[in-house]
Amino acid sequence: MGRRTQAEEPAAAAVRPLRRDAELNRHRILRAGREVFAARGLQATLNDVAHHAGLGVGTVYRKFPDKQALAEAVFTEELDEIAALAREAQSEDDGFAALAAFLESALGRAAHNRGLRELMRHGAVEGTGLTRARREITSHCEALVARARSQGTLRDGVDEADIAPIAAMIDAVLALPGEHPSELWRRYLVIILDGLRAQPGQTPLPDPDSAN
Amino acid sequence: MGRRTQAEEPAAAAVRPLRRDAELNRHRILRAGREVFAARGLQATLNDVAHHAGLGVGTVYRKFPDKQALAEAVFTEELDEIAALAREAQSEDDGFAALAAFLESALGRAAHNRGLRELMRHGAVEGTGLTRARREITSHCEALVARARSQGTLRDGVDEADIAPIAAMIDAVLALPGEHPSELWRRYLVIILDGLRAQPGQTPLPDPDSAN
DNA sequence: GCACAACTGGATACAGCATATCCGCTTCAT
DNA sequence: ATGAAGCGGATATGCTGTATCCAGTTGTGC
Repeated sequence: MGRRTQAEEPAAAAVRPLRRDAELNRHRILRAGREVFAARGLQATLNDVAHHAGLGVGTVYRKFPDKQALAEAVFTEELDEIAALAREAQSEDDGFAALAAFLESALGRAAHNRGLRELMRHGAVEGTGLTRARREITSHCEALVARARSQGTLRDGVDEADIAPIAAMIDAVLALPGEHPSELWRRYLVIILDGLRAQPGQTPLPDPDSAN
Repeated sequence: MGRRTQAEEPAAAAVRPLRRDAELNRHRILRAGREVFAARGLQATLNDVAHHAGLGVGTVYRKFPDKQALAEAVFTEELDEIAALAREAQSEDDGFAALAAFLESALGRAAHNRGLRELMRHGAVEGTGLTRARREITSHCEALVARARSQGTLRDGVDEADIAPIAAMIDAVLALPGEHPSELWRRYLVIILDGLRAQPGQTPLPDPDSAN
């Protein structure tokens, strides 16, 4: 495969600017994708998206070859927004509070976004943009955990790797039957955070990979 | 011909005793159902079960009209076993310890049983036997929570209705990608239990149905 | 205002999958 | 021995999501 700079295209496709209406439709699709994936989850059909956008299926398939492609575009945006929440949370002085604030805000997003939760769960949709955003979030998490630990407010043995399972647990509450959006998850986040706080005379945490 | 295992049916279809081989196959199917549902979850096919039992599909469909029926039979047994675990846990003197012991043992079961977890999650398969067993478990939970509360070791505001979400949360850890069976869930159960224990100066728990 | 390329819509072909049936053959019980 | 009970598993059926195709429409440059 020959490496080709950009502008000139002998065989490859030139990046011709979209016609104005086509560009508009692209936005419509993206927005519809956000809404539909948020409401119905990743298993929503591109047909669903098209209908929601008020467009034909063909139009959607023209812009995004398959669901994967659309999902990648949509969720890259959303993950970036969550990374921004993490950045904001850093401004909190108390390390534990910062971590708590991040979890609250990020999970607050997830609460209204079923697709995002499914993405968190299965890590499906391995797009380039996604892994980048994901990595960014991970590094913020590391920083938050490290700071809380250095301030001694985090329970001994708690680790950056605990964040994902915690998110998964809250996700499970969100996924519980019952009409949405419910705020029940906050209750359990409080419980978990209290279990995460350093306390005198705490039981040591079981090793992540103990073979009991 | 005097052999009559159970009461004779007057009006309805007489429950003719199964031929010996048929009875044996019935057991095989039940056992295969347990194993297959545990390993592959509720979405396993009756064809899967049949194959696992070393029988033809037709045989399975003869004994159980559909997946629902088999699942009901299988999981009624399993839920009864969990009810038994709850009963055992009651023997623990300390109320909080009893509750903790129940959660540990019951979730230990779930850890190796994907079908059971899916059942817990969606409450699907509404069979008569199931709702009975479920009710039994619920009432044990109520007793366990009540006792812990009366001994003052349970955090203020914690309630029998919290058990299901807690189970759901641990379930989420169990469902996390990674090779199974993992014992990671124990780590988070410890965290949650510590958040559930009464502690001086604890934040009050958010109301289950606060509309924040 | 024309002509043509770009774009659109949505009916529909396609593929994969779980469910459940059917019926010729085998095995049990008497 | 014989007929009823039971068995096997290929296969019909129906459903769902994916993606294509092309006749018709619309935007754009001349």
